[in-house]
Amino acid sequence: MKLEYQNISQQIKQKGLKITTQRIIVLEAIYDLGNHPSTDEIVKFVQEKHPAISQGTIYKTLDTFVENKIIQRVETSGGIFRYDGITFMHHHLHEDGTPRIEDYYDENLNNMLIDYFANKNIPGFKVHDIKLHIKGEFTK
Amino acid sequence: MKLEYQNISQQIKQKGLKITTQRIIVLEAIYDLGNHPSTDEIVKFVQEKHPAISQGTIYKTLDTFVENKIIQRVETSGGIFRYDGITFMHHHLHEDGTPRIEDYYDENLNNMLIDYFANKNIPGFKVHDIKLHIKGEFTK
DNA sequence: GTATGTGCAAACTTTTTGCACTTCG
DNA sequence: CGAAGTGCAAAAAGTTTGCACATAC
Repeated sequence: MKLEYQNISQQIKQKGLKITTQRIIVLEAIYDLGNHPSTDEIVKFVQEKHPAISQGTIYKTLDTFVENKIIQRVETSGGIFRYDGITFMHHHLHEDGTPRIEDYYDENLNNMLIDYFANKNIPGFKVHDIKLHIKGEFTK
Repeated sequence: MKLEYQNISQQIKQKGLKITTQRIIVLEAIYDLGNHPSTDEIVKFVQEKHPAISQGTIYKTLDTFVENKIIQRVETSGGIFRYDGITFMHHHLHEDGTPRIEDYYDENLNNMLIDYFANKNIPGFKVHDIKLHIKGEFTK
């Protein structure tokens, strides 16, 4: 699945944030890196081409993007931050004992879950989003 | 839902690990603390009653327990380790923007998911376990 | 012009490590 | 007794912060 992200500045502008070179480059990096990059991977990728962009700025930029829901933090058991530029409903395959995470898209599954929770009320909780963490091992 | 954990030593022994006072106390702490404690919470809880047990030992003990599947690390977006003593199939309610995580037990949901993935093959991936991360907000 | 964002470097938090000593089985 | 586990303290890894300067709008 290919991500459409024509207008990076648009995404930033829509949230009422100022459009800066640093923000464009960081957001682009996340889309380019794809596979749920860690902060460290993003910093290295950005600084390879733009060594003047400081690590502090990248950290702050990532926080800002998460707060404004331009990207999401990936939920891992690893104790470090990883990011995901895809904000529509999808799931994650997590390999046991390794940091590998792949996206899993499944419309039927989504519909099944949406149906199920449309009828099922969880007392004391209002559902915003559902993500499956499917754990196992990659065979290739 | 109440957890049955009569025999803590048994759990440790069954994995071929040596039974030490420290291990018993750490595992007991996780069960007592319940709600997906962080490493820090475990360290504080343990050291309140047993100040001689060092933080390094607690970290190593937690690693050992995770490796031996006596406990699991909780997948969070928080960048710190949190633990779960419940190893049978269950799901988590994650509150947006807070560290609150509650367990969610649902037999029908489990069966639905097991059925679905029994028939659905994910190419290149062998499923071991499935956990829903249900994100939203607590209304109480 | 002013609110917002950036760069730098130091501080802080959390986790890992190495090694001598101790304990379980 | 020997392999496995513990305590201590230092180091490493990852993240946050404060403040002077720069920039978007």
